[in-house]
Amino acid sequence: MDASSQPASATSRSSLLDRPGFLIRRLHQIHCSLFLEETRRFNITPVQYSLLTALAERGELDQVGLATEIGLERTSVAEVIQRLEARGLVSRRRSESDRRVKRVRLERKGRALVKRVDEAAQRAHDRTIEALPEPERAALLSQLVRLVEANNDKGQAPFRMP
Amino acid sequence: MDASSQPASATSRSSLLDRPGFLIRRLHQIHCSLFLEETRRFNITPVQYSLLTALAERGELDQVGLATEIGLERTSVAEVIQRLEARGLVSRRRSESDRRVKRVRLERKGRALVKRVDEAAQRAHDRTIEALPEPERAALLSQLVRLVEANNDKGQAPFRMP
DNA sequence: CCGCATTAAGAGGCATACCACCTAAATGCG
DNA sequence: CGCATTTAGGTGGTATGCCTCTTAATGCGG
Repeated sequence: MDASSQPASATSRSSLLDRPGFLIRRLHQIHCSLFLEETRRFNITPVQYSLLTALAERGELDQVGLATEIGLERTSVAEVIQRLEARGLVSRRRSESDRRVKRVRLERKGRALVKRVDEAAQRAHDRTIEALPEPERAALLSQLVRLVEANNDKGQAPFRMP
Repeated sequence: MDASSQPASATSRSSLLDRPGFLIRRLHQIHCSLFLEETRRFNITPVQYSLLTALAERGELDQVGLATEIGLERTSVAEVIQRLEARGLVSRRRSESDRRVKRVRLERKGRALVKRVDEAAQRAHDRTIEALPEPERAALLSQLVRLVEANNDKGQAPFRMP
């Protein structure tokens, strides 16, 4: 109770740096910036890369499956796919067995792009946490995994844990 | 060096859960979801709340000052302010001393809203990290602060540390 | 076999968030 | 003092990211 000299009614924390949500938003921002810096020449975003690598690993998927895979809302995935399709990186076609679903497929051009981007993307991920000494990096990642898993049903697009 | 059994060329990580950027994006998503859930009745977003609390603590600020304060791009701040102004929560007026700047001021209605939102926002922040046992929460926060501080110049809008 | 709940996708809308480019105003330096 | 540079703000464009409503197809129960 005496941790803060504020009266009990003044619940607002004194500094934004004490708010987990604020720190997470800033770190997300920073990572995106590093990612775009590293991969600028490929003209790709973090989400687009996540989506392409998901397809590279899992093969053809429908849009709902993709959304589940990368933890993104269904309609957001659809928009990203449109852009990737326009660039010829992926293609969509109606499923034969269920004419509601569209199966998304990684095209050769997309597969080649993923290969070329991999190293730069890795650098971006590494740089995001490189300010921490080695032992703490693993601790941080496991804490993040724990928080994500615990609230997996919260975000609108529950992410299916492997 | 033997921390990973992957060959050096296979830079793509097997799971999205090994990528810091992916985990951060998901956690950001989760926090936003929790925040909106807790504050739904006030019709406010995390960024809007950050902006209002910054004004509540620091008094009148111009748009660039606000951007610096909450670590957001200048034009993004301008858009948020427009919406807050339309709701009568803040007001803008030209500075007398420097006719380029517009000073943003928290209106009574905005100040009242912040007070009413505080508790719910606090709950959202707490819930974001509540899956971690107590000692690890502080560790996580200090690691996040460290990463944000180390890359403060990276995000497009450098955040001035207090 | 028919109606109805479920499910995949799309369309439209709102709110971040960034960038590049533009204008106006202030500032600073020769 | 005059002009170049800097700085604040605005505009338009792109990309997430979510929601709601709609449409179409499936499938299940009566």
